[in-house]
Amino acid sequence: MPKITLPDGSQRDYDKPVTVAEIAESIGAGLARAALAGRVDGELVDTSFEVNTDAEVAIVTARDSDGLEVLRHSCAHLMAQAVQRLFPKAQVTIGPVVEDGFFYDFAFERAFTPEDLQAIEKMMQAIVKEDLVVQRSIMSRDEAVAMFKDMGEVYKVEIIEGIPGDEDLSFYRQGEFIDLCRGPHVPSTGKSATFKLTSVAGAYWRGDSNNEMLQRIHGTAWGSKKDLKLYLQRLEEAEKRDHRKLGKKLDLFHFQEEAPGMVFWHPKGWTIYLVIESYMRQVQNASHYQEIRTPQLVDYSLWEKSGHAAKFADEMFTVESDNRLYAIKPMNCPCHIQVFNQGLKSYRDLPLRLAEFGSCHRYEPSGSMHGLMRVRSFVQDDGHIFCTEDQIQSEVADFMDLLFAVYRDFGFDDVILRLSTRPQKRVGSDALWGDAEQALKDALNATGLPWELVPGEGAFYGPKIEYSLKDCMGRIQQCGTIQVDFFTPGSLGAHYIAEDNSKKVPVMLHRAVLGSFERFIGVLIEHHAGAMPAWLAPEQAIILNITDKQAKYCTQLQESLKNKGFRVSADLRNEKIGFKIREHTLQKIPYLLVVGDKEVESSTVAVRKRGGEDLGTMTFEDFCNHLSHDVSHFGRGEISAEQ
RNA sequence: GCUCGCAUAGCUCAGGCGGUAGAGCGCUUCAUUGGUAAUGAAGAGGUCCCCGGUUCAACUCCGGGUGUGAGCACCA
Repeated sequence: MPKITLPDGSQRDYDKPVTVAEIAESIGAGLARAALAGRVDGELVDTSFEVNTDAEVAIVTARDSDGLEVLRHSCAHLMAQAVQRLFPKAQVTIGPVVEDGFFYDFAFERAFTPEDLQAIEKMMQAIVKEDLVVQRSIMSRDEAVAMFKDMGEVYKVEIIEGIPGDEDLSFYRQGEFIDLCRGPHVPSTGKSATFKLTSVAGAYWRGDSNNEMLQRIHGTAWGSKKDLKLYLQRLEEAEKRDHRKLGKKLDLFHFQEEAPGMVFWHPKGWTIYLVIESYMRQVQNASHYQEIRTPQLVDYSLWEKSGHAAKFADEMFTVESDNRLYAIKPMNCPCHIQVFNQGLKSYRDLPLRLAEFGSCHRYEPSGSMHGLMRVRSFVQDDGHIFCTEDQIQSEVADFMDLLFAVYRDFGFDDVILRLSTRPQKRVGSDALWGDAEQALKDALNATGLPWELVPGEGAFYGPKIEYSLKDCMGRIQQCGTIQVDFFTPGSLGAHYIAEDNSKKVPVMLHRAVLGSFERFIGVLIEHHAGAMPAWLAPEQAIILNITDKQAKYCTQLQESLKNKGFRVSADLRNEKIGFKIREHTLQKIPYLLVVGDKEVESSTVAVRKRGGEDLGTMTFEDFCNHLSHDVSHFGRGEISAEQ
């Protein structure tokens, strides 16, 4: 007779096997109603699951993340059922849970329209009202194949045929709809009430671009109306922060048809860029990098030698001149090796760290471009460290220290670490790969931070670590990287004389902290909602006069502040002060300096922060100190609540 | 690159079952010199993305292209 232990430690005895639903019922009617699934000895199960031995049981509701996941998965089934009721010819494929929601891929003769989505949503509501019982059943593989063949569901047949052996498969039925699924699912369709279909778009069958394209309908589902509303608000907020919109509104940059995927930086956007560049230059100098500059156009033969042409020929821009073919460089490393190759190098020269703010062009697929985040022309804070195998670990460790310090200065405390290891197609011995992977693992472990292993995703020449930032919306943006390369230096003839007088090929570490300036600035804009911290703001302060009478004082003040190295403008237009305040607040300028007769008389300024906070009047000196103090703190620990 | 949308004034967007277009903001001019998120009035401003086709007539319909958005695929 089962003795059930509940999460709070209390125990209940039952005189016969009980289902999860019955356990919930015995605790309370409210819980029984809310029960979506159960967790029995750690395993997620349906509420119909029968417990016949002593077990730890938790009732899963929409309040916990497990419950939400079950709810979303069931919502995907609900949507598939609705689609098949409305469009019997539509075939079902897969329908997993994703962050905040779910999707289901269908094969259908025509595209679903937004009107179709509305109809589907309505049908889903109807099925919720019907409150169909969701029943689990087991079928053999052959039975299942026969059933789906009979239904004309060729994709399901393909899925099942791909499942090895003769293991039994579980199915979930609700009314006339049945789907292959591991489960668990909600006990009845009446449990999934709060959802919204959000979009329809193409998606390749099995994620392979050689396959036919299916139609993916995305939806979001929540445990309560309130949560759904919060989610939709979050989407709105993300849209407001979209760097493409803010870039236009704040006059930072633009794109135009004649140069797809290439940025026209405006004065304000370029100011941000330059501030970041000079900051990085200073950081790199302090970390013993030597900055260099290499050509944009390099004979194609170099890219053939380096191995890039073989792999990326389609993604390289080329230029023909004087019967020679050049590639516009897609990366900087081959050029850096040319610099390394000048003069004979000794082991005493290693590690040699070369850095370049290298401008690169890549022909990115048209569909992948996205504002500043993915462009065809970009600049990397690129660097290559030439070293011995023994030096890999300490160089990687030093780099990580530098990277974390930089990220902190930019206000990013949440960094996600991923190690990508040997891919199937690779160069170099397994022993070499083993050592390199171990060196990276050791460096990761030394941080004490959690990291993720991504097997098989390394570059063909070596393993890599990628560093992603989590912005204030929780979105993950890959920026930094360090990659171990055993191959390229040798292929381009790099060597040094070792202690034993032998000729050896150096290991090269490719590394970048920000990645591309373009992308990084895009991330910053969205993270700060355009309200850049003072050290990055293109205009740090603006002086506003009340009437013409103070114009001269304002101009003098502006000059004095400029001479101190601040980025300050003045708005002396014949407008009311309220109008000016509004306009420059919307332009997200950190400090608004109001000057009227009172300020002129007392040689002061009235300081207002962009958030609306009044700092009162202060002297020129006091304001300089205040701004200097703000600037010197970079963006550390900043939470950009200001709009 | 693939699927489906979208492209109208500097910006944000209306609009017409085919008869060359409109708002708000911005811009210019005039009045106003006003103390912390929008002063008032007048005016200027458009090859309705590009190239073809249908038509008496195309910004509107059809075909192609380019750019762009969402998603997929890709990302040295």
